[in-house]
Amino acid sequence: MPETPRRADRPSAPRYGNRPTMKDVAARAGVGLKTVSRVVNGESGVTPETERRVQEAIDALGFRRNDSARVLRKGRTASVGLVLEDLADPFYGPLSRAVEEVARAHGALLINGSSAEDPDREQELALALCARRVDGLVIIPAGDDHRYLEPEIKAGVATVFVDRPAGGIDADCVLSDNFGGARQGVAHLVAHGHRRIGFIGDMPRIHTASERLRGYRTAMEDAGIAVEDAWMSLGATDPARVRRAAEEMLSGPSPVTAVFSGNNRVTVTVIRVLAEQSRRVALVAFDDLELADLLQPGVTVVAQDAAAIGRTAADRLFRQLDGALLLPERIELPTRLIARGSGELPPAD
Amino acid sequence: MPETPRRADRPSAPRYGNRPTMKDVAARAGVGLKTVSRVVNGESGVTPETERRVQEAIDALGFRRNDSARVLRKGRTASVGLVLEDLADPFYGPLSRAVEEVARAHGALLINGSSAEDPDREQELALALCARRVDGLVIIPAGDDHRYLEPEIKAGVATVFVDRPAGGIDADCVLSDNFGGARQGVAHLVAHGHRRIGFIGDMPRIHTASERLRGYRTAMEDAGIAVEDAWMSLGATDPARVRRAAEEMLSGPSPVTAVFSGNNRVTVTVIRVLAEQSRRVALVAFDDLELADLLQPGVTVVAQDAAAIGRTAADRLFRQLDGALLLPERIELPTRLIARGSGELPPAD
DNA sequence: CTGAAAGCGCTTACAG
DNA sequence: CTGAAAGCGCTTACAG
Repeated sequence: MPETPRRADRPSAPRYGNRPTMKDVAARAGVGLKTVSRVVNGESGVTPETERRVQEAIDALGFRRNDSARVLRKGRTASVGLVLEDLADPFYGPLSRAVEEVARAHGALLINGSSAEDPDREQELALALCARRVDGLVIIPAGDDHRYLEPEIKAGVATVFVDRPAGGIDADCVLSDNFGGARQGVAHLVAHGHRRIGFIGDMPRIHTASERLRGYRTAMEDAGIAVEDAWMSLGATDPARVRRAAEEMLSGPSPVTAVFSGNNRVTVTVIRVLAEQSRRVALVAFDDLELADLLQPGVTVVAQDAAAIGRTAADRLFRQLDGALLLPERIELPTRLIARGSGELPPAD
Repeated sequence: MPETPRRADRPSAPRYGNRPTMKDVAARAGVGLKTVSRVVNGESGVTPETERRVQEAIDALGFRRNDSARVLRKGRTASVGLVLEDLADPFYGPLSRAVEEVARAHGALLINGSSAEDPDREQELALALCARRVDGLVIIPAGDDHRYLEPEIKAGVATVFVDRPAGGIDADCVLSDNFGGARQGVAHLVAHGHRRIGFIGDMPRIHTASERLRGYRTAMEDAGIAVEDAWMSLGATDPARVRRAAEEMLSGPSPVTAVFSGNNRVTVTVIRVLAEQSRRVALVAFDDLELADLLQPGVTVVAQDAAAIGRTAADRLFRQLDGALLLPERIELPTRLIARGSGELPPAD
C-alpha cells in the first residue's frame, strides 16, 4: 500500500508553521551539522568561505536557533522565575524591573507570575516554573509553607525569598526592616504628641503585616501607652474593608488622632477617608507613593526601596548559581522615614 | 585502561544538580518509559496497581517532568512573550497583569521584557523570545521598523502590537484613541476659556506622542486658535527636560494659561511645576494617576484602560493561536475624560 | 494494559 | 578546518 505523501516528505523546505532547523541549513549550505552549529554560535575554526555559505543559507531560510533544544542539551535555561503577588501593584513593578535588569546582565530572561496572594496559586506557579527548568526562582510568598520546594532546591534550583521569609525551609531571604520601620514611624507620631494612634494593616498571616504591627505595638509600649483593641485593624486591603476600619477607629468614645497605615494599598483608601474628616488626623504610611509629596498635607512615609530589594535578591540568586555555596542568609534592608507634613500634624483635640 | 568512575554511573539515583528523569522513575518502578509518561500525564490505560508503583517512584525520587523536553517534542511552548517599555511604569503593570491572566486562562506562562524605549533592545528581546519559541508575542514597540519579525511571523509566531502600531509589516494592533482623546482633552480646556494652551509630550517618533500632538493641533484648529511653536514641546520624559519645557512655556511674552500633558511620566513633573507657580494654571493630562483625585485641585485626565488594552491584545493573540486565521486588524479603544478640577480652572489672566 | 523504537533540534565528545 | 554519532528528556506512532 503506498504511503500517503506528507508535508514532512520535503524535509529541507521551510514549511509554514514548521521552522527550518540546523539540518535544513546544513543541507542547503552543503555542510555538516556541526559546521552550522559553529557558525550559529560564533565558534572559531570555520573558513570564511564556508561561513559565508552557511550564513547565506541561514538568511535564505530565515533560520533562528531553537533555544529550547539547546537548553535541553546544555542543562541551564538562562531563565529565572519571579513569583509575586500582583504585577499591577506599584510596589512590584520596580522590583520586577530590577530583577529583570540583573537577569539581563547575566544573559537570562525573566518569567513573571502573579500569585494573587493565593498560596495554592503560588505553589502552582512556582512548580510550573520549575517544570520549565528555570535556573532560579525569586518568590514573594503568599503561603507560609514552602516545603513543596525542597526537591527542587535539592535538585539545584536557586531560590531567594523576598518581602517575607520562607516557611518550613531554610532559604535566602531579602526583607525590609518592617519592624524597625513601623516602630520608627509610630514613634514619630508619638513624638508629635499623639497617644491614641490607630494601625490599619494587611492580613495578619502575612509576615510584613504582623511585623509592622509588632513595630507599632513596641513603639506604643516604648511610650508607655496602653493600646486599645479598637485601634488596630488587620485584614484584606480592599477599599471597603479599609474604609470601614478607618471610619470605626475615627469615631466612638476614644477616636484616634493619628493613623499608621500598614502598606500602600491601605494608604490610598486611608487618605481618602481622612480627607473627608472634619478634624485633621495625622498619618504616617508604610511605603512611598508617587504623588505623596503633592498632597496637602504631604504624606509622611516609611519608604522601602523596591528596586534595591529586587536587585539584592537577584544578585543573591546569581551568586547561588555561580556556585558560591553560600549558607542561607536573611538580608534586611533599612527603611527611610520621609517627613512631609501629615505625620507632623498635632493631635486635633 | 579502566574508565574513571563518574557520578553518572549511578543512573537511577537522584544526583545533586542532576534531576531524576522518567527513565529513572521507570527503572525504579520496574515499568517502561511510556507507562511513566502515561501516569505523569494522567492518561488512561494504566492499572491502579501499576499507577501506584509509578507514583511511589515519582515521590521517592522527587521527579518533576521536564517541560523543556516536552515542549521540544510537542511544538508549542505554552508561553508568550511581552515586550514593553518599562515594567516599573505604572501604566504597564496592569497591562502586563491583564496579559498574564489571559495567558493563564490558556495554560500559558508569560515572559516579560523591558525595552527601555530602545529599538535595538526591543529587537534583541523579541528575537530572544522567538528563539525560546514563545507561541506568541505582545509588543509595545520602541522602534518603528519591525520587518525583522517577518520570518518569525511566517513561521507561525502569533503577534500583536500594543499602544503603537507596527512599522513596515502588517500586524494586529491594539491602541487607545490617542488622537480623539487628546482632541477632547484640549477642547475641554478651550471650552473653559483657554486659548494659549501648551502641549508637553514624549519624543515625536513615538506614535502615541505624535497622535496626541495631532489631537492637540486639531482641537486648536477647531477652535480657530493659531498655535505658537513655543507652546509645544516634545522630547524625553525625564523630569529635567519636562520641567524646563513647562517653565519656558509658562514664562515669556505670551505664557500659556493651560497645559495639556501628553502622558503620565510628563504629568508628575508638570504637576510639580504648576504647584510652584504664583498663578493658577489649568491642566488636563493624558493617563490617569492613582491619587489624581486627591490633589488640590483634582487632576482632570483623559484616562486609558491599561488592563482592557492588555486583555484585548492577549485575547487577539490567542485567537490567532487557535487558528482563527484573522486578517490583521487595528483595534482602537476609547478613552475617557474625567473632570476633577484642574481642567476646569479658568484662564488666570 | 504495556513497552521498544524513533525523533523533536540542538550540543558534546570524538575522530579524521 | 570539518563532520558523524550519541545523547539531552520527553512524546508519538506502533506493535504486542
